[in-house]
Amino acid sequence: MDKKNVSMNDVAVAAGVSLKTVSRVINEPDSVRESTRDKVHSAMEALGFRANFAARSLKLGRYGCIGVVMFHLSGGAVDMIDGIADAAEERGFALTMIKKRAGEKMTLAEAARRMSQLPVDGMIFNLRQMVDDFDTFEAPKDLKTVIITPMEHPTCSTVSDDQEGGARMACEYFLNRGHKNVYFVSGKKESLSSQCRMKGWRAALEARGIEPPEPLQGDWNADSGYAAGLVLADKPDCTAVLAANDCMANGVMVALRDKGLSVPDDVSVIGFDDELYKTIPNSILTSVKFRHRELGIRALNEVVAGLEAPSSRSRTLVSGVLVERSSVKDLRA
Amino acid sequence: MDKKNVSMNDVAVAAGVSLKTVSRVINEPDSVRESTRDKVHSAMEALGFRANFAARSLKLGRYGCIGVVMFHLSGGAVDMIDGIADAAEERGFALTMIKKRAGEKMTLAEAARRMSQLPVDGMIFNLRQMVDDFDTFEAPKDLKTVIITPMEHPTCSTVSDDQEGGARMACEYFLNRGHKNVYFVSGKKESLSSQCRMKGWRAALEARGIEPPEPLQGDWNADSGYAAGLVLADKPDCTAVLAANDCMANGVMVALRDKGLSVPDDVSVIGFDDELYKTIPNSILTSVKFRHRELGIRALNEVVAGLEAPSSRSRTLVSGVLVERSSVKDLRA
DNA sequence: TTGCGAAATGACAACGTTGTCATTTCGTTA
DNA sequence: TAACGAAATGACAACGTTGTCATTTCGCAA
Repeated sequence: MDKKNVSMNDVAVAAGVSLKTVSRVINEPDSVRESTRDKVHSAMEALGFRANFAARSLKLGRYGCIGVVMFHLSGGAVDMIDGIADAAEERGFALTMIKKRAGEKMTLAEAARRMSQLPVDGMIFNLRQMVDDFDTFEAPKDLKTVIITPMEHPTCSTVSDDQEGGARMACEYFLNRGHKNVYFVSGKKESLSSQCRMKGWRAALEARGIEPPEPLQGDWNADSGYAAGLVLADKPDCTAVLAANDCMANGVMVALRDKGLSVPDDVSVIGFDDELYKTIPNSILTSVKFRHRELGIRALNEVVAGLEAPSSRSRTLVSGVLVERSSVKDLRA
Repeated sequence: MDKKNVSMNDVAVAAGVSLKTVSRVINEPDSVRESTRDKVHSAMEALGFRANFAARSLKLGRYGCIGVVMFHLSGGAVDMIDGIADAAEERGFALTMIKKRAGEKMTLAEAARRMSQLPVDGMIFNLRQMVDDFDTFEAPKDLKTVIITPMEHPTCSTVSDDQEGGARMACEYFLNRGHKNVYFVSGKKESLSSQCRMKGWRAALEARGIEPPEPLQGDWNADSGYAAGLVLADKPDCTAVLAANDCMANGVMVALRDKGLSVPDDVSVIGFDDELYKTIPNSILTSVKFRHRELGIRALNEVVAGLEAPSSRSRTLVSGVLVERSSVKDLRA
């Protein structure tokens, strides 16, 4: 029946003006007489006109979209996406998203190749695990690329939580309160977050001349923390435990109590992510919280700032915050 | 220095063939002689050619992108996005995403207006709370629109978890095991999930001629569940509690135990979302789990299926699953 | 009323692809 | 070798915008 798509030309004819005038009504309304503008608006309304994105971007040479590649989509990612999306809105960009498929092994080059076929002016890679071509990857020269990852990249801008710093902060918090050593419960081996948190823990201890004990391997879930806690309960020198997330920290605490020990009187515990209070009433767990939302905002801003100079390179670290509750005992007191 | 963008024409000249041949190499390689194809490929490589999305979609009249509007971006959304994204990949679509900004009040009409300026062939609205224009909204006639929401919509296709059914299932699970009544702890008032779960709970009780007791108001977090638990501990007729999520269910359980009651011996509890095991070691909580990932997949498939007939309308319910642990006592035994 | 500069409007090309249809080249058969 | 049909390739228009530059209209002063 109707023509499939209403074009500016159709509107122009209906309003009795030229094509260009319709264009002006949309892009620089002040340059059009009010009476003309009204005619055009009525015509647009009547015909149900919607500007054609493809034609517009073809002419303008840009899309107003930022690509986001999720190599890994997990719980913490929500706040980050939220930050990215909000910052994008604010700056007038939309997001174009693709995801690594389950099982598939995606390289940075592959991600860049796919993204560059899509409507994007720049892109953000959210990388939570190592990929094969990390060091050799070169971003397209005309497409600003920001990688969210704790590792430094030779050519691309990167943005990351300061996970290492957060872990150091937690350790120093223990040490400054008279603890002589800190045990560590890690997350999944392949997780970069877990690796960085472990690195920070090691560094903090070594900086004080303390030999780090063997870390206990966990898998992020409470049961693995519980298992670790059972082991730790038998170590007489264990007064402080840093767990790579809150769930495992809770597992540790429950195990310690099941073994007749008190938190924090016998053993102090710190976790990461500050989310235990959502699930445990009256939670006492002190925790290092990262500002994922802020991270997303920074990443997006970095892309937008680099649109004109895609080859620029920067490194942004977003610091963590220690949310203090009562799971750490001050031994000096 | 270089021309900003390398076009198919540049490639054609470099390869000594016509523009159209380059086009064919990309879109129907089999129709091009191998020797020619190689020349073209080399030229593309040498010049760093990347097809222009805008021009291509302008000509084709479609984008290969599905729009996703997140009215609310919360924890459970991750799995859903994951499902949407995976299904999109599989069918050769990318996602274009926008988000309601914090504080902003977005209507369906507003969301549709913004989406229709973007490169999308169809769209998905993820709606977790009521919006003002829900009943009056009409989707653009040429843009298939699917709304993820438990409410029926007069003109758009909808997809939803069967939250009401899940709640009914949990109640019947109690009742079939000899419980004479079920108390309910709700989530935030404005949440549609909470409303539906409450509705299912009511319906299940009324179907058996049981007068539903006054529901207890929670806010999704454990502390509100704890408060509810303290109240429930004093009700002698309370043997079964359905909490609108696992966190509150845990709060309830802790409160009951603090009051000297045992779960499940004195009081049985069921939650929603089956995520407590991540945070609590040896979790015993029976829980209704929704398949968010499946939900996302269905939503995307529904959009794609409707691309040719945007005005078609369907309603999809994805059933929940009761994950059985040991927090419910069989009173008949 | 006329003339003038500024404001408003219009004609046309261009962005980089793909579809249509015409033309050239190829491999086969007579 | 000529003739033929099929395969390969090419010329050109078109998609719906915006930029450039030309033209028309307007408001105001002389």
